[in-house]
Amino acid sequence: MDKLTVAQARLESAIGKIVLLQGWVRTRRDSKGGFSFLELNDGSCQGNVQVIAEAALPNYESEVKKLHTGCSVSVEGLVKASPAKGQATEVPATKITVHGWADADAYPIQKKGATFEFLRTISHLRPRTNTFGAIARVRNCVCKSIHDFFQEQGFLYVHTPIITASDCEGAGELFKVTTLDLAKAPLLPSPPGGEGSGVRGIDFHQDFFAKPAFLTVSGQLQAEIFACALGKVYTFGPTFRAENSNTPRHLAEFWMIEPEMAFYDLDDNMSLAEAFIKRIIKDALDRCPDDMKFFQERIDKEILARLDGILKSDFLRVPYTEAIDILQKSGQAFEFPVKWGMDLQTEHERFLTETHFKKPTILFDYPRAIKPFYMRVNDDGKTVRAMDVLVPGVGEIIGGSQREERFDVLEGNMKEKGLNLAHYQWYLDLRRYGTVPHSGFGLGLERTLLFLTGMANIRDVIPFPRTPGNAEF
RNA sequence: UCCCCGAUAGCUCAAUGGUAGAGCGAGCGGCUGUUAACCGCUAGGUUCUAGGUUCGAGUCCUAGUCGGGGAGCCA
Repeated sequence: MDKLTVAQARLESAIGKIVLLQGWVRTRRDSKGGFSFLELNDGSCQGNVQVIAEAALPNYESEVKKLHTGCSVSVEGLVKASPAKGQATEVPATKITVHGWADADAYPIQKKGATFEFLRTISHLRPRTNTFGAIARVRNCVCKSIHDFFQEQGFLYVHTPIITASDCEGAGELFKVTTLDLAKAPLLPSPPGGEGSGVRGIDFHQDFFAKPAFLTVSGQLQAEIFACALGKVYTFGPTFRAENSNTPRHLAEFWMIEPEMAFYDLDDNMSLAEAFIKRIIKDALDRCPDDMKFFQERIDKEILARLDGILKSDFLRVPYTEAIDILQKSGQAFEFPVKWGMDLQTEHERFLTETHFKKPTILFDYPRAIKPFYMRVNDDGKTVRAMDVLVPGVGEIIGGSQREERFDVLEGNMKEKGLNLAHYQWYLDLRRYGTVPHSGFGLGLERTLLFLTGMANIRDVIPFPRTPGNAEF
């Protein structure tokens, strides 16, 4: 007897085998003939195996007829071709063992219509639904695809720290990491001048790391250290933002991929980003065809056409200045008027990629004033070698840049932005000793999944979403 | 954080200020291979919480909690 997954048992090649199947009952249908059909799922694929439970089974009346959604069972039987439509194989059971009941009155998941909002309140049970099973499998596929893509090209996977003492680049609010008892936090001595002359801050010298520490908002600066030693590297790990954002596109804890490459200029960076996105799409379509078909049929009727369109098109590369020109001449009534020097709003980005160009678009050479200190300054002195990759349906999916490799220019940028140079000497050392032109970008895993699956809310493409006011499960 | 909307049976939703309902799910019965099976019957409610207006509140008012959409921030 072979122990098969549901995915294996659904294949015609399984016909003739005596098998053991184990999983959860999705539905039971009683036939007019006095026997029952069980739909069995074990998470190995989107589809179920149809199990035939004859009345002759010793526990037919006592147990089988009481099975319903959520019960766990083992089934033994001979796989045969199914005479009816809907499945290639089916398994007439010779034995059915019930492992766990699921009280139908209390079990919250049923055959029909639950909203994603409701399922979010039962995150411990929602992986048992079609949609969340499909998301889990596609998410897994994307993660493998990311590693495959970089490993095949000789990138090194680098683990950058999750706890960091550098409030790098001011990329959003940080979560503080401390072992201090906040109710009894040690205070700094009163400043000179006596009582009331100043604020008595918390004395972080007495904290675990002897200084304020945070959860990382980006592994980029540390990735640069390794790129400037080993060539091509990437990070892939959790990232934290303490921003009070309540939107379908933001999480307090999410996963980010950040490649960083020595001797790559911005054009190389763009080419890599384009190939990377296409590879993820292609792998998802090739390796998860049933799940992708499910998203097409049940979640977003245009998802396959949109992904196919992205695979077939060359990404446009448009300078920021030209994009501003296009927006100003578009005749569109934007809520935020367009003028050179401003950061583009969501409405502008979506107009460009969805209405005007109708294809993935990479905008580059943004105004220096609205971008971080580490981006390479162009010869015009007004713009930097930044890039944003915009895709129809989602908007910005990648942000990246060529990094400033010239010591003097970088130091000047840091002073201009008011950074404390003492905290960044190690970063400046990368330019002080053997500096190289280099580039990189960041891609949010969950945003990628949104655009891949057509799901509308980022809280539904991560197993356990963390958002303001919610850290359940 | 700001603006708008919502909360009624296990789930999805109805209900002019006047007796709280339906579909699905569940239980029981029926039906000779079903595919979100089908047919009949039954059970199932602190209408989010706390106040208020009213003869009377699911419905109107105030505050709060939770959720959704949009904006900002960003990935």
